[in-house]
Amino acid sequence: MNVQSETRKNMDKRQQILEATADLIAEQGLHSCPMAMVAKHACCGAGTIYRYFETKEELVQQLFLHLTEVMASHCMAGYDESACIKKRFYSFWGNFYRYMREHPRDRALMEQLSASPAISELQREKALEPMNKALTRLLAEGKSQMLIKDLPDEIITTMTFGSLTMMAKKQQLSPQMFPQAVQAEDLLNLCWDAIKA
Amino acid sequence: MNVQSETRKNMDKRQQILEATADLIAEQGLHSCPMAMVAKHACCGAGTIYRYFETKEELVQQLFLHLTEVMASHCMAGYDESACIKKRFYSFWGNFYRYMREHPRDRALMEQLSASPAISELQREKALEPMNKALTRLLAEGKSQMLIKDLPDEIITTMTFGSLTMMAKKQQLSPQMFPQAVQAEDLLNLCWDAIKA
DNA sequence: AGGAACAGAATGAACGTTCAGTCCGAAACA
DNA sequence: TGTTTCGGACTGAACGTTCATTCTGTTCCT
Repeated sequence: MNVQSETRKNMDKRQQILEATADLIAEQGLHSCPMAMVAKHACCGAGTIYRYFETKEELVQQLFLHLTEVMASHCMAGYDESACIKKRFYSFWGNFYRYMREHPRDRALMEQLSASPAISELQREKALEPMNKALTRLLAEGKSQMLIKDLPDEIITTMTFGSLTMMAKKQQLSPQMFPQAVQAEDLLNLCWDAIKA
Repeated sequence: MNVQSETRKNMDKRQQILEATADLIAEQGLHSCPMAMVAKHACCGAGTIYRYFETKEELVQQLFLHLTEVMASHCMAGYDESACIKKRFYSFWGNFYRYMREHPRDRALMEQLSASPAISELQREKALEPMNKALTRLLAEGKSQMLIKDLPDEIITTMTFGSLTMMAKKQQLSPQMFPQAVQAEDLLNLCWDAIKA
């Protein structure tokens, strides 16, 4: 038994199972993640998983829930509602981008779960609600101060989210295309130029 | 037998199978697309599929190949190498965005296949090569004319691709968030502001 | 001892793939 | 022309595999 597994022995069993599932889905996708293999990686029997999760679908949904909470807390870390518009924009989306780049497993996992029918569109939107709240305020202020283009929030948010997500993804999947890690600052400058009035 | 099936009867059988597979994967994802159901939708027996494709994996790869060819030809439609930088940028990415928005099935399919391990990273890059060629020329010219920020091509392309892809996706999955279809022009203005020097 | 937690073999459903047989139009023959 | 033979495209039931889930006996703790 290796060091990683030793560590896991001491963790809460439910957490072990979630971790194992996350690793496997991130690496191979949802469909190549049989319960027997989850059990093996979590160092438990297959039956044990069903003491913590009713079905595989519920396990995956719980995983998604946990993941979005972690991501949201990263995005909001050090977020200062009283800072200026541009500072807040850079803080929020910089946190988002760095989280995605520094946690490739979570990024891949998020991608897999987002494309999976096990997670409903409703669950996805619910998960992002708190983040959207902060962004809505930010954009409303920015528009009223004539700092940000007068376009629907959805467009501004979706474009920013899409470009940063894709940058993190490409760097993970084709690292040879990016000799060194692309700094958040450079990307945020592009995003800011895109949306500034 | 309905009209659609009537039409399909006359199509090349191989094409029927590809179409049926495309519909099913786009709607439900790769894993909820059993060969028996492909056969049903293609109006043939399960065995017949194997006269045209060695395995399900090959079927999926052929589908991906065909899809990327169609997409590339849409992107390059009416592309005039002698037009000015901005016009070419708007032409190429406008074509891309409109194709994605007007062909939701193909968009969903592309998303599913891009997240699937049945398609290798190599195949994905090969497929996009011709498009990247045109973009590389465009960006080199743009940078030398000081019209475009002096950043690596990969960054500019990935950011643009990511934001437009996400816009098309969000409009398809959450149409209620966008009361009317978002015009390509508006989005391209954002993209251009992002990358212009 | 008694009960809760656990492991892993057993179960049955779903899937990709195969193959023995059917069908149909064209060629060969009368 | 009418009849027979042939070849290969097609079918779908059957097979073996893989998986989620359940079952049963064991271990661990109090």
